[in-house]
Amino acid sequence: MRRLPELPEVETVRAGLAPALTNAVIKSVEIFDVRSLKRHQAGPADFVQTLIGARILAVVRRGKFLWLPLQLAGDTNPAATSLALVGHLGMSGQMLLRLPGAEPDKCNRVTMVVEAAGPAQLSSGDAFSGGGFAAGELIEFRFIDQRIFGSLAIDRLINTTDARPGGFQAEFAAGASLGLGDSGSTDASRLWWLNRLPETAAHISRDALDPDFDVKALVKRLSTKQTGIKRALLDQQLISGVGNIYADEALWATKLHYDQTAATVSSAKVKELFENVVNILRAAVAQGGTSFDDQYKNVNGESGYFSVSLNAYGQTGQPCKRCGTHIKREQWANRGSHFCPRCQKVKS
DNA sequence: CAGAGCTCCTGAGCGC
DNA sequence: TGCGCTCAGGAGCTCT
Repeated sequence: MRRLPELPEVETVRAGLAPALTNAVIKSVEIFDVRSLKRHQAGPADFVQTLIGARILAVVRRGKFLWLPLQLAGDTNPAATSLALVGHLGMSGQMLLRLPGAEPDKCNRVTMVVEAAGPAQLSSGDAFSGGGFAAGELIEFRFIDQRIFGSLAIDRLINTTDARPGGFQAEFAAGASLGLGDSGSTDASRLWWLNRLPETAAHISRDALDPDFDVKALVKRLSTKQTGIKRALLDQQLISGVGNIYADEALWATKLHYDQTAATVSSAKVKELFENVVNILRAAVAQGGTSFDDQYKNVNGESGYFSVSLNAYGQTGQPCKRCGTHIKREQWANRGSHFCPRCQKVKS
């Protein structure tokens, strides 16, 4: 089954891109469909012009948003410029790495050719190997998107309100605690982007796997929400990274009906729901990491996921793994909701 | 302001 | 074989 990109899929993409793209320099950009740049306000020409010659400093993620902090061509103070290439996969987006001359991909909307930094240009503090690419080797980064719900855009990075990392970047996830936050050090100035995030993603909550996620705040906010618990779970401003698939899975695991009013769910139950979200996302991320071999040169966001078993989503008519009742699918908010009619009932 | 609903989009899959 | 219909939903926007 083809998986829609939720947090684990986006994390798989991030982990695959990071070794190859970190410190790589953008050599050329080709736009095949301008609709994929709809979030870039300044237009396609500006998009291309800004990116040419820029160095990609990292590959960072919060929820389903990915961004690449940039050092523009000739810019000696990227901390002041503070721009990033922001990507969202929407419903059907993919980010693939190809060698130049590779077969064309269907629905290829944007291609960037980058020059790999290779291991030699990375400082000793970096965990990257260069992604298997030699310094100077050219790589094609392809943005594929059938339904064009996803997008690429250049956006300003702004400071996080809590001075904590703006998103997840494996190698620097514990950067601050490693002393990299020291303001005079070379590393600190290199990591100017660490505690920033794109303006267009600043309104979304930290994601469920973020160590700085505030569970107490979630419990408090849900306690007054008059909307269904699933709608709340999909609200990226309350908790980010969860989409329709993992929402159904987490609700099944917690025995909650999708339309149960959020405010009527007890604090204990909300905490249980959050723990289930975390466990399900972690398991999916782990599965995505199993096919690591292919990821350097074939980042496709689908690797490994076929092996993750689902208990609710897409299981219409199948027996519930707890009680044997047939899983039901109901039309809900322009989507489908899968649940066990016996285990998951609305409680008043 | 909060919450519900609408809209963007197109290939795959299916029925006739 | 070929045509036309239906389905999938993330997130931002627009209503009420």
